[in-house]
Formats: sequence, C-alpha cells, structure tokens
Amino acid sequence: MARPSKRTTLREVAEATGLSTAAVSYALRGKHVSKETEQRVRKAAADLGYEADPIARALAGGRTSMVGVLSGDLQDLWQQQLMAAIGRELLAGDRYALILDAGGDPERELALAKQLRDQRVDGLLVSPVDPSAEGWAKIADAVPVVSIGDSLRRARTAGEVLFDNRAGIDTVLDHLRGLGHRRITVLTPTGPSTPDRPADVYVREAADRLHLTVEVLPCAQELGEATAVARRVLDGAGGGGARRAVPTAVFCFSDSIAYGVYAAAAEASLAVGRDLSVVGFDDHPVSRILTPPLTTLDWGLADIAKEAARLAVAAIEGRRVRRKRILCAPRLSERGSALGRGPG
Amino acid sequence: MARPSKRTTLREVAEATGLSTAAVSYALRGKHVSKETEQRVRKAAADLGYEADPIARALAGGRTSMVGVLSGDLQDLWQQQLMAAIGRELLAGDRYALILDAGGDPERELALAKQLRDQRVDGLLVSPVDPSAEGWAKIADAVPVVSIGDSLRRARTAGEVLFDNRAGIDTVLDHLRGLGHRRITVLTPTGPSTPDRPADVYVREAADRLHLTVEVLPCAQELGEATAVARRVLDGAGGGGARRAVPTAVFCFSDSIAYGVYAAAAEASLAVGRDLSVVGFDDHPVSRILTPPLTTLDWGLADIAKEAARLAVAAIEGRRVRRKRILCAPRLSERGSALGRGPG
DNA sequence: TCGCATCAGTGAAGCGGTTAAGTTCCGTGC
DNA sequence: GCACGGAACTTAACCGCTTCACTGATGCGA
Repeated sequence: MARPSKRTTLREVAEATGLSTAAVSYALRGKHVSKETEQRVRKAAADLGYEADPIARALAGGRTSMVGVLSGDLQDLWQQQLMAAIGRELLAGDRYALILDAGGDPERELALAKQLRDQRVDGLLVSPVDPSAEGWAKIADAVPVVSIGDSLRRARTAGEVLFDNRAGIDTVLDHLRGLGHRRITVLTPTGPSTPDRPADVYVREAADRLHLTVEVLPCAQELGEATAVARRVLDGAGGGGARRAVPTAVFCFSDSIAYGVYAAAAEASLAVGRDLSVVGFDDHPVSRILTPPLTTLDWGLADIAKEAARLAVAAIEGRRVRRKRILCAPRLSERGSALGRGPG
Repeated sequence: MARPSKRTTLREVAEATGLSTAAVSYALRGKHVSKETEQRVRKAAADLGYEADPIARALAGGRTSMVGVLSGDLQDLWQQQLMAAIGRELLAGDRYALILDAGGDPERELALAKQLRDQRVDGLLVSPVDPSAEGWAKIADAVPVVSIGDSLRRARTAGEVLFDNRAGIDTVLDHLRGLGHRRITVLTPTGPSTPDRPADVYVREAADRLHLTVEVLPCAQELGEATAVARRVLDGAGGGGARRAVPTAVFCFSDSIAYGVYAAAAEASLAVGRDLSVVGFDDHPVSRILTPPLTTLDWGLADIAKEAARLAVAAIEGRRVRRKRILCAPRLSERGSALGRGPG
C-alpha cells in the first residue's frame, strides 16, 4: 500500500554520472549535449532502472504521451467499438489512450474533459453528448481537441471527423421507400438535452420530400430500455400513449437500438425482414450475424479511428494538416432486415 | 494550442485572503483551521474559480481520485461491457475511471499498469492477460490492485473477483453431454503466451470424467478471426490441418467467439441449434437476440462490476473488508443454441 | 592574434501543491 | 502567578522534472 521501493530519480542518475540534473534531463531527451555524454547518461539511466516520472514531468511542463478519449455514452456498442479502435490506433503510435465514459451526461462530459485537460493529456478525442456546450472552448484552448461525429460549435478544435448524417438518412429513407414502406418510425439516441442536433430536421426534410409518414422517438442505447421503447412502437402505443398505426419499418440511429427492436419483434412474433423492416446505423460486427442480418450503414469504423487519431497526433506534434475536417460518407450494407412489401 | 488562460493557483487564493498557501491548502481540505477561516477561504476560492491542479497535488503526494481500469483485450465484447460497467460504478462514487486496453499483449499490459501507477491512480482494476507476470508484484506494492477473472499470483492484491471457471466448464459440458453430444470443440481465447491458465486442464478433466472427445483450440476475439477459426473447425480441417471429424457442439470461452461460430455456421448452411450446438461464456446482451438465442453462462456482469469497484474503493479508503476474494458462480442461460441430438 | 559565434554543461528558479516543524497567542488547572 | 498545552497559522522544505540564463571552452574567419 505504501510506496516502499522508491523509484530512481533524475538526481540519482546525475550523481552517478557526475553531471547536473539539467544535463541528464537534456541528454535523455537527446537535446543539446554531446553524443558521448548522451550515451553515458543513457547507460547509467538504464543501469539504475531510471524511468522519468510522468507526473513530475507534466508539472514541469513536458509531454505526457497520454491522449484522452472521451465517449459520450459507452453503453452504446458502437462507441465501445470506436473507443477500442481508437485506443489501438494510438497505442500503435506509442501513446497511452485513456478512455472515459460520460454516461450520456453533458455536465459529466465537461467535467471529465476538464479532468483530462488537467491531467495534461497531450490531446483529446471526443465523441460528444453535447457538442454545443460552452465549456468546450476553454478546453480546446488548453489542449488540442478532435471531435468525432459532431462539431464542437463553440470551440476551435484541432480537427473533426464528421458523419454525413444527411446522406445517411437520405440513403436509408430512400431505400425504405424503394422497398415500399410509407409508415416509418425513427429511433434516435436520447441526449438528456441534446440541443441543436439536426438529425430530426434531416429526417423530416427527407420524409417530406419522399412523402413518408415518419415518427421520431428518442431511445436509450441500453438493450433493455431500447427493447421497451420498441415494444411500445410495435404495440402502436408509442409516444404520447395515443393508439396509432404500427410502422412497417423502423430506422434506428444506432445498431444497439436496432437490437432492441429485434428483441421486441421476437416477443411480438414478428419476423424481422418480412413483417417488419429494421435498419441500423453503425454496422457493428455483430449485426451481420443476426437473423436476418441487419441492414445498416457502414461508416468505416476503422478509418474513422485512424483519421481521428491521425488528426490528434498531427495537432499534438504541431504539424499542420491539409484537411482538418473529415466527412465520412455512409455505405448502405444491404442485408436481410429490410425487405420489400406491397404498396400500402 | 498554447495555454492562454492561466488557471488560478493556490497562491492567488492565499493572497486574496491574506493567508499562507498552507493555510488555504488545509482549509480547502477541511483540516486544522477554524470554521470561520474555512468559510472565508472557500468563498474566495469559489469567487476566483479556483480548482486544485491534480497534477501538482499528485506530485506532492495527494489523492488523485482517478482509478485505472485495465482491460487485457478490449476487442472482446464482454470486456467492453465490463469496462463500461465498472466505469459507471466508479463514476457514481465520484472517481474518474481511466479505461486502458492492453490489446492482448502481456508486455503492454504491464507497461500500461506502470504508467497508471506513475499517474498516481488511487487504485487499479485489472482483467489481466497474463496474471502470473512478475511485474504485478511491484505494481501492487505501490497501488491497491483488484484483479478480475484471475489471481495475480505473484502479487499482494487488494482483492479479486474470480469466476468459478471449473464450475462453468462442468456445467456446460454436463449440459452438452446431457443433450447427447460426444464430440465437442472448445474455443479458448488466445493469450499470446497465456502461461498457466488452468482452463484447458479443467476442460480435459471434465471431458475425461464425462467420456467426451474434446479438442481445445485457441481463438482470437475479433469476429473476423474467430470466424476463420470456426470455419476450419466446421470444415473438419482444424488444428494441425489433419482432416478429422466435425464436432457436434462448439463450446466458446467468450460470446465474441461464439458469434464467429454463428457466422461460420451460416456460411456452411448449418443451422445452429439443430445441426450444430453452440454455447458461449459471457451472456453478452446481444446474445439473447441472436437466432437462435445463444445458450451461454451468465456470471452477473453488473455484480462483478459492483464488487470489483467496491473492493477497490475500500482499499483506497484504507478500509478492511471481510472477504477480499469474491468467487462468482455461473448460471446457465439455457436458450436455443444448444439442443439435443440422438446418441452418436 | 583577436573577437565572436557555438557548443557543452551548470545553477537555480519555477510548476502548484502538501506537510513536517515551528511560532504565536490564549485559556487553564494548580 | 505560571508553566503547559492546544488551536490557528506560518515557514520552508520538498515532490521530480524542465528550462531559462549564464559560464567556460573551443573553433574559426579575418
């Protein structure tokens, strides 16, 4: 529990080599000293098992080689995938990825971001719950921030990887319309107070254009809750409790939510694909092994992780980058969960 | 990019109140000072928007209220769930959970653990790749460590949450035998050099006892790779490449792997449940919405997260705890993926 | 031969807190 | 009336590293 084995400090290496701590500090970072002393210092450091204390280093203003990765809601399976992928990407570049979960709470999200900033992470990747929060500005001023999925409107970020949601929505609704669907329910993730996310707007625009009857409902990512919401939808008892027509297709803004619909459909003995079409949004690996495999959007998770990491690393290293705003286009992974139906 | 807005420091609060920094430091932690000054200091601190710098605090030897959560392999869907659950659990207790991923690499795992220790996390939760590594000892001496899923044999940990693997294996193999299966393939996660994990041993013991023909194969968590391995198994071309009999049941040591088997079975036009029985190990939320729903073991993930967090927090706060070794018993979630078959 | 960069290395001042060891001041018990 | 003890603060020494300003040597062109 206590800290028995004191670690070797810079000073000890200095004493061992007969140099000043400053010289050693420089030497170990390959600056400013002769090749010869550098070798000598490195050897001594190795012999003594010296490893720089990241905390002291951070306090004195150095790099930490830590990068914060902040998920808005780690309950979402796709976010889990994304965070893991980003983590690996960064690890490959010898940086430590600290993954944090805001649990869908905008205040917590900001608090965590601040904590990360205070920990002197070199950079911060965030898939935000509340992209328009004021707080981002100050954070982005202190550390390079790359946002994923949404622009941090109030902040000057180091880059962003965005999803062309409008394209995604158009693609899916087009597809569903082409299959003959007219009455569609759209399930979007609940942001406790998701402010001006324009997804709803896009949905309504597309719906108007395509003459579709859509209903947009918020829905949590967690399977149980998603199932509950889906149950109500398939019951015709959605939204306000008013009894209304059951949709022929459900378009879910995350595969997690789609899984809830599968569960509810099974309970109601509805065959997904035949009796009810379902479309997801993320192409989670599991989606392809469902029965029927989930028709969903593929945004290229691996690339997203790669691009996001690249942007962050570039910013950290002070490199300029040509395009700091990446817009990902979706590809429809057409599988078996959305099928045609006679008109009506 | 630069750090423009300097944060208010302890000194500034001291000056504002006409006290010494020491007094302020004490006051803010409610020690050693009169009620009156404490109030005065708190007010000044609030007015100035003072927030202690965690790095400086850590350097000086204080608490950080950060807890490290280290996953051996965040590719595994169940680990994703577990880490997320632990994160929430800790968050609820006002501690920051830093989730890291060792990517299945034992060396990296230790490096990350050290990094975390050096970051002065108050505690460390770890679901280890290599529980018998020497390195754990020194880490556990510097920070309270709670291990999940395996004992850190060489280290004096603050607690452990273990799974009764033997019971799990017995349960599943018993179950499969009862259903009439005799030829069973067991797919275990690859540890790059998983040393003395006794799972294989348990499997063989149980197999001998039950007169089963089992083959144990290592398998990665990632869906693509798991599918590839499963493909070979269903091909009868497993292991060494020698042609041999196809098993009637596959027992997977993680649901992730089971998903790979589902995928491979679909490719081979085998109906899971009828033509091939599959059993998983984790009860991932998605498992219940597969077709057929995956028969798997339920270890009570929520409780695991809760217990692990509890042990860690207790250790951090220096509380003694009655049982620092929790053994979780599995419950068989019998669903549709493992069904009976005639003898043979 | 001199003046002036340049290079290798040193000293010391932080970074922003914590904490052990005083220093005052004051109420008490005897 | 006085030594004593504790409350309330202050002083100053770190924690371990980075970095700025500076000192000597050395090289070198003029």
